[in-house]
Amino acid sequence: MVGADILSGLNEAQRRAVTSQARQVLVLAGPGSGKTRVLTYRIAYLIALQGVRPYQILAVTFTNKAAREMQTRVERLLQMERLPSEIWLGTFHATCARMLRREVKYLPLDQNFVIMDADDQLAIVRRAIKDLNISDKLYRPTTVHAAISHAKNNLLLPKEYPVRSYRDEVILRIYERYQQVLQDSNAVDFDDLLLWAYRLLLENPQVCENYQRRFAHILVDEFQDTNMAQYALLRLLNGRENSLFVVGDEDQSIYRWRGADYRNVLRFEEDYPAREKVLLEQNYRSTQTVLDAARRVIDRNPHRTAKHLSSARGESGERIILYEAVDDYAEAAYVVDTIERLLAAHRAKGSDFAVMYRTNAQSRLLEEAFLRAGLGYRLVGALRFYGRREVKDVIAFLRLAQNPADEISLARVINVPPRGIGDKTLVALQLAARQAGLAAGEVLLDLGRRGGESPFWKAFSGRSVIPLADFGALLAGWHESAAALPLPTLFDRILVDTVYHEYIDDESDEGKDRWENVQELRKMAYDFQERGLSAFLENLALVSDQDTMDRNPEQEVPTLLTLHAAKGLEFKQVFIIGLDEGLLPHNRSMDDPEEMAEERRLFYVGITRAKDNLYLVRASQRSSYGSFEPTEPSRFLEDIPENLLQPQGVLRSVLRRRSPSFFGGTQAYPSVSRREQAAPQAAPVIVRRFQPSMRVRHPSWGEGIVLESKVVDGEETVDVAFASVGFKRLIASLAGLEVL
DNA sequence: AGATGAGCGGTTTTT
DNA sequence: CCGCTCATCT
Repeated sequence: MVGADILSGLNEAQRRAVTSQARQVLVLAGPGSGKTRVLTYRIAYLIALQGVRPYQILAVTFTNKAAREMQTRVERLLQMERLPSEIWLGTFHATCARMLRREVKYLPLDQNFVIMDADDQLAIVRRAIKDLNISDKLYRPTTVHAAISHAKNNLLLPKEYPVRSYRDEVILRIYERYQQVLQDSNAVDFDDLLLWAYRLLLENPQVCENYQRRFAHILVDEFQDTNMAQYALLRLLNGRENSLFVVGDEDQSIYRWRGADYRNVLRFEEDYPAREKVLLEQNYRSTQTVLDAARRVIDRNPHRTAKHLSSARGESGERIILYEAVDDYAEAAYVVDTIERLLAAHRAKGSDFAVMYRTNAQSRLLEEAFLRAGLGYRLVGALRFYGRREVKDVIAFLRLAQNPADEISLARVINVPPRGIGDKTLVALQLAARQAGLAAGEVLLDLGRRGGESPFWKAFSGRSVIPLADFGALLAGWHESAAALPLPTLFDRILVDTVYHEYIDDESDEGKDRWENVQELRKMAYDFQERGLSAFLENLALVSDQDTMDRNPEQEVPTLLTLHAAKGLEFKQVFIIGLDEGLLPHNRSMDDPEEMAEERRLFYVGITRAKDNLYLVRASQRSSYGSFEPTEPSRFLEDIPENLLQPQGVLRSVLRRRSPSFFGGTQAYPSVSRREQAAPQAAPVIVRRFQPSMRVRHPSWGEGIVLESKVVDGEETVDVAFASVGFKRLIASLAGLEVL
């Protein structure tokens, strides 16, 4: 039996949070302070010790991964095989979808409505822009979509959309058309899930009250990432009797550009003055050195509750290594060299390492360096399974089977594989449909079922109606069997009917790969055969690539990922590269203090991922758009005190701003860790490999001639004249020079 | 329908 | 500079 000892695994602050009886609880949890622990223990505590029924609990997260993790951890705590499904534990979006399906009678939607993902949303914007005869050069679909999404996140329906310029007026018209396309397609987009749920509760007080009464306890993860819609929804759900328990960290809010507003934390405090506030400052992840550096960086941000993270590990740990490479090639080489060296010395294993960067483009040079070294790696966020054409095609077929009104899916696959339905025919179909007040898919169904008997038959010129009727017949067959056939059977039938295998698999490696992706999707469909087509589609819409990626077996290799993707993860050895002005902080954030503050938080998130060692790396020149440009060290580096840093390599520009004693590196600071003394990073005796007039080859600059070689700061430094780029000064150990 | 070249944009991307 | 999208041609 699970007893009161459930609380013994918590520190004092955690226990105070978990057992709080306050109506509103705000837990500000520093990185590595047991945020998930508090949430899971709270749920377990409520169920096991407070007699709360799972039915009365709503717990929301931002990612499926977080939801899954919370679920399994609660199950383990309660020693349950499986948490009862009456508990609502899921992402904001999945929770809203669940609510909307239950209450669909209050909404202008059919029970089988579909959820449009980001790609679909863009396709709808394109379609709306086209329908309205607006220039997509002046009104870029991505920009317009961002405006619409932003409006929805702020709960603004078209009729409330603020128009302050002609441009706004045009965007409003696109927004209106966009919503019309969604409604005609019996669909909602991601943002609508929140927006509709909010309107549902706002406009139907009795529905709202039902949920308020039901959910005695509402728990929210990553509260700093909520947007206006989510916050408003939570406020509605928190009625007179029930409790709202939110956990977050303003300092880790890095999704402002997606509508997240960390000021919801401040708002929460204002809206609920009686809230209990708990700070979690005991850190179980990093060394004190890492935490001190992180704190110095983040303390410069305003509007936050300052936290004093202290390490529970009882050791200050090793210094943070600061390295300045001559250029971005050398930067990548340094990272790979260092990893190789630590692996060779058995001081770490592959999966201990993570290399983090601001932009995805930075992964390219890293990948090349890993490849050159013959070292495996795992790239996060690159492989977009659901972004693959073949996967999207098959999903579109399935969506049509479920909901033939889905205009976007229809437009996507009506001519896939090519069946002679061109643009003209499609426009004619859409026109005929609009005149009849039907969806294009419904006209197709009729053509398919009744053939020449259909009133639509004569609406098409010549033989163009034949492929339409043929496809309509297929669609009718799928639609009728969508509910009856087992999902895998339907899946296979669609593939057979469309001759899809032959279409995508041309026997090339790529073709085989594409077919494998379809097979992978089929496997997932198989897993869903109990729950059926609509559950499968819902899952596909609400599950991201990030989630599927974790299905792959963990390999013992370093991970390459953006700082955004790193949130929530931890690694023993962390490299953060590209610490240059313009990259981190990014150029685009320079003229807005709020954006700059977010860049700082991004760096903070990166730093606090490190358990044991942190390496901060920059390049003094960087190849951008072809030519090399000199760079300035990131302003964030200035905030890290020297006594936490261990300079390595040359560090020209970083050090120029610091005291002269810093040039001494190791010697200037006697309190270097044991490990550092035992294994000096630079070879003690420098043997020069190069001599003047030697012919050499650089991995990117090609052939050159050595002009001079000398030892500078314990590194062999070579001057080389390259045929391609002229004179360069290189660090021999990093440049990857090959003697010819 | 598929190939080819011009032209443009190049931050992050939980659902 | 490179890679992608889109328009235009065949």
